[in-house]
Amino acid sequence: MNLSLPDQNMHNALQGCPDDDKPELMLPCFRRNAYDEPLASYSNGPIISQLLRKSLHNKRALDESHYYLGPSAVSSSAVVADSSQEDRSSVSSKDSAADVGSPGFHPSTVASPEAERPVNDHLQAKRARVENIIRVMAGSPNSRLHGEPEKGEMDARDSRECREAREVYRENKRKQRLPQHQDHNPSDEGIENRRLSTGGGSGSSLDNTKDEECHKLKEQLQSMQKLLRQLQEKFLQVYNQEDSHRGEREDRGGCLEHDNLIQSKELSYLTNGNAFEKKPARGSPESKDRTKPAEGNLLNLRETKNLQDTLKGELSRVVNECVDKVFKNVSSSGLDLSPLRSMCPSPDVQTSGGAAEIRSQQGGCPPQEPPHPVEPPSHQRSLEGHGDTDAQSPQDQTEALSLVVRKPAMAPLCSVTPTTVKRPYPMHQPAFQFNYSSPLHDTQILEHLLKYGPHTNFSGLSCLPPSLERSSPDSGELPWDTLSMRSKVGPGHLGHHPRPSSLGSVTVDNLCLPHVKMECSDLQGMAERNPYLPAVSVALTHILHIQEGLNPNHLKKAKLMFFYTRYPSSNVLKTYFPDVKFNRCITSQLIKWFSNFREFYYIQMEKFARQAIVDGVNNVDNLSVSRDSELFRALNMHYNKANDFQVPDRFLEVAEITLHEFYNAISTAKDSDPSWKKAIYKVICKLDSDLPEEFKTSSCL
DNA sequence: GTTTGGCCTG
DNA sequence: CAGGCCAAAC
Repeated sequence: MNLSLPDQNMHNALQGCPDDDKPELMLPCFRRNAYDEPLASYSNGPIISQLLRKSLHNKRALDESHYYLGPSAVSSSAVVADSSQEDRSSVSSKDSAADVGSPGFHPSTVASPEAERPVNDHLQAKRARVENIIRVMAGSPNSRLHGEPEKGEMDARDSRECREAREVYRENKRKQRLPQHQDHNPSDEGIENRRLSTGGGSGSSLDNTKDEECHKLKEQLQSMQKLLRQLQEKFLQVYNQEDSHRGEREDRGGCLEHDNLIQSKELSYLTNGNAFEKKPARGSPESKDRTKPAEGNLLNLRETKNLQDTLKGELSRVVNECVDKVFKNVSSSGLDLSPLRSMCPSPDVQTSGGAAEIRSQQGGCPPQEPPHPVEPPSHQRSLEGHGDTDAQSPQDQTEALSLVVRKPAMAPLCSVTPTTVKRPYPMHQPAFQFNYSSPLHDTQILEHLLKYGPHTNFSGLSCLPPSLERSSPDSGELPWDTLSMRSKVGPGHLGHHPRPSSLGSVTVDNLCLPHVKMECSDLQGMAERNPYLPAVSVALTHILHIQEGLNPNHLKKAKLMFFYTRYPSSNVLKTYFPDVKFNRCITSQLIKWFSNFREFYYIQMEKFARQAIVDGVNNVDNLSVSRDSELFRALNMHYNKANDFQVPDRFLEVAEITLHEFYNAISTAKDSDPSWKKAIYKVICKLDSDLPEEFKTSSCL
């Protein structure tokens, strides 16, 4: 059963994820339907688990609420998506857009196709959505936030509500006559059962801290609610003001519809409102009463945007703060984070909030995906929306691809560096500066993930030019999925690595880009320690622009590093290439690079030593290496072609020593020994010097 | 068994 | 620069 139907995006995040065949790489919630999620572990997990789980639960409930909205309250495209994709377990989301006008589209499942929808319906829909926002924001007496049930009670309640919601959902689905072919997936359930059995709590030893934590969390949540209420009031205020302006910009409503839907979801999720509150079905007296078709209720576009931005910013800030605090508490108290696995937010959260995040992160600084020199047929299939499950699955491509990833010409490495490495986030987002000089800690990353990660709204972090923001003026001219995709992949990235619009409506699924591999040492280690983290690391890969492949910039950097170290250990390499997602292959490649560097280096040394002997140099002291030396020029040309790097004097010394070693060996006929170089290597490998710190923080010196 | 370095080849 | 191969070191 696919209960995330209102969210076509996330569904396809699952279906279209290239890592589909690697479930362990995905957030657990990506793989399972919401209601099959194990709930038993709830009672035993730490407070943070309960808190976030509640969010998940409420969000999940919110998803349900969309069914109650009826077509009038959900954007038509979303409805189309609901009805169209439900029938296909692995069909591209592009179909959702195409279905609107396609012969195969079933009009009975929706009120009417977008193109034929009367203007009045349009206005009704918009009004209903705004109503929905307010309604959800208003919360409900049943909201969990209003009372913290006992833990034991919570289990039963969760299960009960879960079942009830499922029943209501099914009933409602029948009412809407929506096709329902995926409401139960035994295999998924099997996965769930297994997860259930392993997702048990670990907080028995933490009971003493729970009450305290619980109290703190309650306070934080209450303050959050308070802030949200204030926001709600603001919203209502503006809404009432703008109600008189309604109907003016109906022709621009397409984008707003989506935005409102997204916003509605975000707000609803954040407010933990009465997600299960039944919305009047389209055509019901209540909804008719509320919708005045003739006048419509579109908000002024600009002010809507302002309001939208304000709300999003405020909400993001509040939630971020709260989560940050919570996480700090959890981190400082040493609580086990593993139960996070059982509370990963609903996919919708990632779709709504994550959309902006990924767009923001990737917009101005496109990540570097390794190009696929040979586009396999499976990729074509993926373009059809079946997901990149074959050739792009991480472990399938470890060695087949070109190991040096060329970046798109429009994103020269050096110009990208400030945003990709030195400044993973735009200037106006200083909150998280990735400190490459120090080892990453799980909590550090998790905290960031929770703070700015895929579940929060990154709208404020965008490095996109304003014209590409979600609320860009031209957004209304584009289908939502197109806009979403374009923003998501960035202005230049789209051309470089075109993605079908079928996947464009997907947001977080792009976290499952083919180059994401779980062999990464650090992140994988984290993932092993924390079952929740595989997906986190996937997200992190993108957020931090960690790339799996090595690009020419890395090569350049490695060459410059060679001036300092001829025999770097793999650990050193990992330390000094923090933006590289290391796996065995990458490590080997880097080591191979240095091996090649050495090869060239020693070849030059031998060559010049022999030349010196031929030239009649009879004393090694007459052999020196200076910056004017031909030997140095040759080396510099090889390792520092652009000559934009000041080669350290130490390298000249080492080069001279090496030259002397070769000269001595050759002049003493040691070169007759097949392994005569080994002695020289032994000497040279001890002459490595420490790398400057700058190498840690920049991939483009 | 894996990692690493070196050599050879393309 | 990468791949293959081999050997030494861990």
